[in-house]
Amino acid sequence: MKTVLEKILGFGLEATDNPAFGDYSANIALQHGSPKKIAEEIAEKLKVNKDLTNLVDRIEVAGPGFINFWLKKEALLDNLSQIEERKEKYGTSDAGKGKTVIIDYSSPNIAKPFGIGHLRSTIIGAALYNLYGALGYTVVGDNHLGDWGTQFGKLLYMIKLKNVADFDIAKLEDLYVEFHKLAETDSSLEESAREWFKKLEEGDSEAKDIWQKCVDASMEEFDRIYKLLGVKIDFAFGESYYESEMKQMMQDPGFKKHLVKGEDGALIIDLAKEGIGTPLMFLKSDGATTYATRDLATIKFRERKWDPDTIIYEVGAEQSLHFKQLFAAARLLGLVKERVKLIHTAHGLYLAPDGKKFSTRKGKTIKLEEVLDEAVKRAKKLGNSQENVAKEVGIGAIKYFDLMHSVASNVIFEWDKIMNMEGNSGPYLQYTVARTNSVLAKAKPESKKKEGSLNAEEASVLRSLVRYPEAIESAALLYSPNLLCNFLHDLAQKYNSF
RNA sequence: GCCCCCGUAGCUCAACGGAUAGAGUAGGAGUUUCCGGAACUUCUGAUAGGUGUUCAAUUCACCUCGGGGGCACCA
Repeated sequence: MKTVLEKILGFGLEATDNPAFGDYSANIALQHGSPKKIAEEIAEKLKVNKDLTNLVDRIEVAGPGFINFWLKKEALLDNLSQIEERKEKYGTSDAGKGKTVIIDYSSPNIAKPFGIGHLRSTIIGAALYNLYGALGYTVVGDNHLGDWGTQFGKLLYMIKLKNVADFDIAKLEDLYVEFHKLAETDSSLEESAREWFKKLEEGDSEAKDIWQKCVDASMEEFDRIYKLLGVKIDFAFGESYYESEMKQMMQDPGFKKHLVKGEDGALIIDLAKEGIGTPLMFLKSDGATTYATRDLATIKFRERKWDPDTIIYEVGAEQSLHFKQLFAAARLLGLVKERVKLIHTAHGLYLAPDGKKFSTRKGKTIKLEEVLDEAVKRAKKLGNSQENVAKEVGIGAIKYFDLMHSVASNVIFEWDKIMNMEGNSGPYLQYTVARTNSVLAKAKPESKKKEGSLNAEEASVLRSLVRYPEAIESAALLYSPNLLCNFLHDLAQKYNSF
């Protein structure tokens, strides 16, 4: 509706948040001297525009010079008919037709349990995936698994040290934690871990075998979690996938010339000219790759395979510097076309109730599966005796809690907050949907309202519905699913009031 | 020390540079025989401090204070 009006008007509108100011409002007159007068002139001209008066029944100048528009009752009812026709397609569009967006999300680390820390990336990433899909973009979801790196050196070292033959993910976590405990008193361990990772990169068959077992054990757990969360990700090219890509890169002379020898013989990419003081570590002094090497190779691969317009990294804010370096290096090396937008969403973290970061190294991670189980248990306690209903409600509460926060802000993890089933929550929305469906099931078709006037509550719901497509669009384009949550909560309130 | 993010009601969170800063929760007062009371109505209550830019600042810039994250061989 907004875009239709804007097209007729030839200038931009904004949705009002106060019904006293109509449905849409224009502020163009405010940018000029004597705005009130100009607004009046514009309004007078608009009042005789037939295209406009078909949709709008009131145009008023208010305040310092806003031009406010009230939609016609017919336009609201018309929109309602459209919703009935298009059903779940309502709100979708082809605005992004022909454009490709890659979303890099979830990306848990192999050999570490799926922690609370991966919830935001998984949930927000999946939401962005759906949002961009709704706008007609070609969307590629890629789970950039942390399945490569020195962490495996650490595990390999421990597995060999303790001669462990069988392991599941819990055992791997124990070994990881134990490694760091030992490393506190013996600094040579870090060195040993790096050696083991080097071996892995060089294709040592024993190292590779153990690595594969770690991957298999972890994937089993991850799949279980994704199933619980109702999240599917198109691809899972983990970091290990980019081995050959990295080797190719290293042989490219155009690429090589940007590499500089750093301290102790490491190869770095100097980004000082790009305004970033910390250089990007490309190869460690022992010649092993780093996270950054693999991410650069990943960009190259994605560019070639999908030719994207945007790559969204749904990764936490603690990696802001890394992505700043990565994006700058990718531009410097010409790995992507000029037009490609590289976005790091930099979501806030789940913090412990004391306001501090959860630390994986000290083994303080909260396992996501425990959180989900607890959520289902609490939902059951509230009277959802059926297992599947309890899952919908409990896990829905967690997902909604995550999505409703603005992406940038930190989230304090407190059971009482996360599992609040009342007010602005997932269950509240679910309840409203159930109630609506129940009403619809009982409503007789012939009682459908065609003529007559709308009361305030009816108009309020209809006005809100008009804005649904706008809510989807802004949530996607601003990488902020919470805007859609805001909208849905507002709509649910209006509906319940009605 | 340097860089980034955050600071809004008692608490948890919203608000493309726009008008009277919205919700939830907690607390007070209510909801007629009907539709799903996990609901609804109503009252109380907030932009950390300062200086700028602007017709207009919670929003932008700079400074101070407070919290979080990060700063080349972890990812």
